Amino acid sequence: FRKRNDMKVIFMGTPEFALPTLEYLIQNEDVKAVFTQPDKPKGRKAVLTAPPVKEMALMHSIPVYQPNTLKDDRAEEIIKSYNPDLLVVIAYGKILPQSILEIPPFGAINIHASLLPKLRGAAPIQWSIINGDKVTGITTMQMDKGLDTGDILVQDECEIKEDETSGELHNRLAKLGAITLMKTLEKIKKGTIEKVKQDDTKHTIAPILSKSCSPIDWAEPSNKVHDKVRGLNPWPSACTVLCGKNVKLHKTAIAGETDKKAGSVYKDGCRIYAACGDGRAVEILEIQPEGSRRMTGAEFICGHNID
RNA sequence: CGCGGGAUAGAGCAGUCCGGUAGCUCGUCGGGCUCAUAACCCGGAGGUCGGGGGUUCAAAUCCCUCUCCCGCAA
Repeated sequence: FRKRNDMKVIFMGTPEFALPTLEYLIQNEDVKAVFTQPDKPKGRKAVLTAPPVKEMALMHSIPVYQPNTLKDDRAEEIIKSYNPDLLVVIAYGKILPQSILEIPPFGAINIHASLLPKLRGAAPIQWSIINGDKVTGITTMQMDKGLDTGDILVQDECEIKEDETSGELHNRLAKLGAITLMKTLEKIKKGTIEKVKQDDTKHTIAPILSKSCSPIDWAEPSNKVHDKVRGLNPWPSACTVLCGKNVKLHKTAIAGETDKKAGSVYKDGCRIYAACGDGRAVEILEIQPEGSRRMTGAEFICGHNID
């Protein structure tokens, strides 16, 4: 009972972020095959785990391919064998060679979680928050061989909430991604799509995050500290040293002015604060000491001598 | 066999090295004080010290083992 204007799509994606989009495509287009990263060891036990996209594809009996590289003839042959109209790529984690981009008549469309040309790269959601942006969004683009440099097809804006974490924004943008793709496909089918070149002079980058991004610099102003804490939540988490232990800071709030030295930690009643570089403090709402569970600031105070 | 930290009252922790009455802060309950406070004072309840085995006159503590939690690394 396929609709007449279904497109034959090959989907490429890996993490949870790609799921709403994949789900949309499965329900509305003809997803012939899915490419995703190979299974990888996860967790302390290093259990081999399938990427979320693979799980969803298998549930719908869609063929799954997990090549280590796309830069050989095999991947190209597989893709050609499905004779696709379009490639849809979202958070796949591999570079697509030009030869593959050229296979489908409609080329490859990428869904990127920023308002390009801002925040090209692997971690646009986190960096939008770390940078203190008020607005971000989803961009669909016609992929070219550069990294997030293709022509812009459709953009949807998304407001970043005051205390929103990367995890929360991630979930909202994942859903928006499906909607923006939907708009894009409608326009392509109607032939009304417009391709807009990116203004390269305005581009910024959002490099992949790692644990080395975690330590907090208390000389920074309180709003930058707060943005960093929520931007690095849930991963890799902001961290600092407190009571001789490494601690992760999961949640903070910008508090009032203080005359304490930047970096000093003090309590007031059952609340705990850390002074920042601009003479203001952040309240520590959620903290996790090394080797221990996540807890509220009030809980942390109970067993630790602050002051 | 990747490395490491941890499990003690409702919560967060100390005590373990060196075996000998179960502690601290917070909460809770009762009372007091105050115009007032996430304040202060007095008093009480609440724990088979993660499970099992062993050593010992005696184990939270030493030995063996199991389960679960967390950090790092991938």
